[in-house]
Amino acid sequence: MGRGKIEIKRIENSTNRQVTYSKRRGGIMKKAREISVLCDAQVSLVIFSSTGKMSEFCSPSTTLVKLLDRYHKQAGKKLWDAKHEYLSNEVERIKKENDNMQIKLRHLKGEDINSLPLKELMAIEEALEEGVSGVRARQMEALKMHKKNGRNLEEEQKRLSYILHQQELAMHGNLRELANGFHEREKDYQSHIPYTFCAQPIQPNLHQKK
Amino acid sequence: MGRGKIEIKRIENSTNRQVTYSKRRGGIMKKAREISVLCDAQVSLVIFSSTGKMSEFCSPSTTLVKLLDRYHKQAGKKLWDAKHEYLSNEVERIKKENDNMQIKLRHLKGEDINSLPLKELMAIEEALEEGVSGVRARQMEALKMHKKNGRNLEEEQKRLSYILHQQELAMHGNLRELANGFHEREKDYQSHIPYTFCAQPIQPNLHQKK
DNA sequence: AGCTATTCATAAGT
DNA sequence: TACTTATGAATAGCT
Repeated sequence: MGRGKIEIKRIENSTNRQVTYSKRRGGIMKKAREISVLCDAQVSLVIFSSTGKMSEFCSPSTTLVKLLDRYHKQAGKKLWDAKHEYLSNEVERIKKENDNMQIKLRHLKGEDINSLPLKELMAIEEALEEGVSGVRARQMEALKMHKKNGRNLEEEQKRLSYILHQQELAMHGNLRELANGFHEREKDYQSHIPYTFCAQPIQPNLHQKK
Repeated sequence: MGRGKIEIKRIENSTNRQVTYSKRRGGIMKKAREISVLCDAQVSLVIFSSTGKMSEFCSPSTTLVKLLDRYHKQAGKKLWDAKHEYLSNEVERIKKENDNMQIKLRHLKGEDINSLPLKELMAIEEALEEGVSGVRARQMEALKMHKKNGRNLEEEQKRLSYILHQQELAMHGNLRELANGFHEREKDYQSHIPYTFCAQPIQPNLHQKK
């Protein structure tokens, strides 16, 4: 149904897949609703898209829990227990993974290594050496960056204090002129002030925000 | 789609309802399979007919349990009892622990450290240093032990070759004595052989096994 | 269950 | 993303 027949296999183009998913999800949801109404059936439909978004339909006469309870009884498959077992196994599995990592961490910290064969000790040493060199390299980089920032800051401060100084000079100049009664050409004073008089925002594009 | 449009409401004629159910059930199951394949989606579809017969579809890539687990997380609805919740939380907790360790391990290996502040880098470096010194100390110990064992082995070999030598001498003595017809005090020969003649097992307590 | 006229769903195009 | 349309699919009513 559509401008051409399509093979039922994964749609590789992700845009097309997404579009088709949207359409068909709508379609199947409608079908689910229709069969539940027409035939007085209890329907549960849960879909996860490949992007992880969930959609569900459940007959209005029931709930997913009730329906699954019924499933539980009827299918003989013990969802609860299976779920339970699955989780238990999962806990077990992850705990083991955890322990292994714990051990590795200890080894890297030089703990619990008394019973290790020389070969493994050497492997650990090598890993540590690599780690040290990596971390040192990064430290140097960070230090360099820090120094550079420090220099920038210093320069900025120098610049600011220069501006301040100039402003003070200008201010005194103004005052003197004011005291001397030179009021009439007030406007032009600004234009005589060198460019650096005009305080620049430290972050020049701050005012552009919004 | 059919010989006429139908209103979406319960089909009162039970035969018709049954027939429509059969047809539509097939249709929706097919749709479920198709969307799961075409769009790489995970689908669970459970239907109970009005007569109580159950049908289900579940994407081949998953199981109802897994899918419901995901539903549980995503929908926030509690489908399970306290035990399950406890186990789920446990899994979650341990996974987090796992991740943290994973990160620590990476850091110790000098990976993923670009965004770390200098302070942490230094802490990691210190840990690595300690690890290296611990591992090296252990290596020295192992090496010493190994050398000592080597020395022991050397001594054992010397001892064994000495015994062999003595035995050969004794043998030759025996032969000579045999050739000379000294058979009558056979038993006493053993007692004349020095202690070291009696070959000792290299592992002295091997014979105690079982 | 099988058939077919019809309606529906939707793939591709816009 | 939403709308349009030609086309294949689903299916209601009949046998």
